[in-house]
Amino acid sequence: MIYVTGHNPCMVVTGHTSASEPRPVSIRDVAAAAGVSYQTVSRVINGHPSVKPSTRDLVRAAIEDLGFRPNRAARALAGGPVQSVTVLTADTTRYGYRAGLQGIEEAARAAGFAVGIRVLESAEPADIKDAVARATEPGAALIVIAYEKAGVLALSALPPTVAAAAMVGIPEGDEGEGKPWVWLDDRKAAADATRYLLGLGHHTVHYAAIPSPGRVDQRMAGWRSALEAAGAPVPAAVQCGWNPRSGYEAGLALAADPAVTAILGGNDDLALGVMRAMHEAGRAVPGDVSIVGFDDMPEAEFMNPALTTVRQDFARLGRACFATLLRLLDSSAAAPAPWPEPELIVRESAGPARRAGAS
Amino acid sequence: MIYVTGHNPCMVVTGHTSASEPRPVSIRDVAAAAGVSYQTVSRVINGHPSVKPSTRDLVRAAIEDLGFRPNRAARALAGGPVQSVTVLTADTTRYGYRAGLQGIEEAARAAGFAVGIRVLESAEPADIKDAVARATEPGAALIVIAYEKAGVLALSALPPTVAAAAMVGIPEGDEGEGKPWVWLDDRKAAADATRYLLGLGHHTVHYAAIPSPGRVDQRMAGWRSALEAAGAPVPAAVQCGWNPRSGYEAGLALAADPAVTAILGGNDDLALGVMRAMHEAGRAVPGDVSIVGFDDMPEAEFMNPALTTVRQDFARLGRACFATLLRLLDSSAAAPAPWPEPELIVRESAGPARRAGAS
DNA sequence: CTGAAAGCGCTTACAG
DNA sequence: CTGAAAGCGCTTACAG
Repeated sequence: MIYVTGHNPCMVVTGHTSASEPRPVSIRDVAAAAGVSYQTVSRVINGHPSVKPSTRDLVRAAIEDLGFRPNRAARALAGGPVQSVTVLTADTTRYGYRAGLQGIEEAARAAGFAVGIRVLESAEPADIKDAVARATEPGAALIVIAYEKAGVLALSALPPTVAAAAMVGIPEGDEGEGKPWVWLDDRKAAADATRYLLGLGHHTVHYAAIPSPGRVDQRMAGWRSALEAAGAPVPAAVQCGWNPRSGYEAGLALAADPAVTAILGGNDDLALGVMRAMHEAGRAVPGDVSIVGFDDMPEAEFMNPALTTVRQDFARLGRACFATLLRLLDSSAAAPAPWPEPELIVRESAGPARRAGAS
Repeated sequence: MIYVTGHNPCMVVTGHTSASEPRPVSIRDVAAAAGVSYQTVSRVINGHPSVKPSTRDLVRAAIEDLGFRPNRAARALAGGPVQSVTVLTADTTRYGYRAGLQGIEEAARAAGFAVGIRVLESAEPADIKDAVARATEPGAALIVIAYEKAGVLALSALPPTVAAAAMVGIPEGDEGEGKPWVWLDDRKAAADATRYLLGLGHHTVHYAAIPSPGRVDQRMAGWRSALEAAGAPVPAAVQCGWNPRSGYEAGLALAADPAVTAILGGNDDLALGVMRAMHEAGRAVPGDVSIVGFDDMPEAEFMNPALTTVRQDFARLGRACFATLLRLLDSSAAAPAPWPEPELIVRESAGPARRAGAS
């Protein structure tokens, strides 16, 4: 049963078909209207070179006239260009993921691609295998967001025949060399943030970590290397989840230690939770403890105190990722723009260390 | 050119096909393996009743064995069940939208549906028409998120032949009667929040409004009706956008008026911006002015002060929306669970009105 | 209950 | 440069 929407002020009408026609206009209708064979119509649709300009124009006019749109299913089945990406991701709502998805969608839409989504429900091999199988439609391309275990596994489980690009963490060594992967320099970002905090006079910096089973957390790596380079002690990182609550819990633990004066959050939500915990524990931010976040989500600037953080432009990265995919499918496509660089955004949540006698 | 991913620890191997086979297994392969005609395979795939149980089992075993998955394109072309929804929406990142999308995706995945996304780039008739045309694939169903002008226009521009459900604002009168639409009771939610503030002793409540061109803002309607019912003055609503910055700007204006002691934000981001503005203007929250948000995004609980807000469960609504769609396609499908009710979550950002001589 | 036929709307060689 | 042919993998009547 098909539902018919009620009153229809903006009803789409092509204006030329005889209103009662139930099926959409096909390549044959266009051919008839233009007075050519339907194969010729196919040629002009696909930009085949050997078509006389005059007949090409004729066909285009008919296409325009009839409001013809090629049937994607038929096209896919016949092995034509499909122009569709499906993004394989473990999440669609967390900041980095949703912003990346937004960028991918924008770029895909601009290129005339349809976009599909498939979320990875777990990192179990069977689930990964199933998700990959379902996402892999014959002519369609894939983008995988490989920011945690499930995504990483999905990326490596891809059949070798599918065109696929990926948003990944910084590859180790030259692993990313020549691969259609894009990434943000999380290591530099974390190091910048850590150095900034150290420069404020803090003895060391603590780190509230985002999850990273099965891969190395480059944010953690950057934090550690900056600490080591400065000869500062390297405290144990506090493992958290992705959301403010886990930051809050980590913050409660950190607040109990009077030696803690500076904390780097693995993302802005974690930083928010940590700030909240400090507040409840009666530790002033940034008076007693300085906090820096990661990503610069739209809320960061309006938190109280306003969150100092390091901006990572996931939307732009998503666009670059799609451009990379397009390049794979069509080597004449424009090269992806340079990937975004991290940028430290100084606001209120971090300040000079107290000149203390202790520690 | 197709890119081949490097080392492949988790390579998906069905284990039965002769490794070098380039094309996926088809209905014919299954038929050959099971010793039946391919039409019979089609019948068991589609759960056709007239198949001898023993041959059904034979075919199923072969399907399992070969790791067969029907080609969606072929299926669509032949007019079979497509099992795909594409969601038409003006946004994928704002809280209500992304949470709704998440719910839709979860339910769709559970039902074996593929999900597509198409974002509406503007409310221009030409763009709406184009987006609807591109989103309307022959056998595929649609869900439109009609929370602002573009979505509302898209919903009314749908061709009558497509199966479509929608997440909408509260319909006027009986317009929503019998339609495959789901909605949250924004009016009640806003009235509850307003009444709560009034109950705290505030003389009246101001409202920072989300955009609503071309439709009535039910949050505003609920706010106004609660004010009127209580005999409180109804101040002009302050028009905002969707993000914290616009709430901040509205907040700056509101902060300049000493008579303002209570504000309802059209969403949590707006409330966050308003709180920030109050803070900068030296007006304590909730000491000088009380603020209540809308939606209860995950960050709300950890803001400073923690945001009192009215929770709207968009993810659950998204699931209900998909269930509604499924019902449309298959009347034997389970009825959608009851829609979520708004729930006032009292935290710290609203408090008793100051016992003042003025006003 | 199960085969053989026809066709979904397209594309890609193959002839002219 | 442009037709006519064959086929993509499936489904739905039509015969048996």
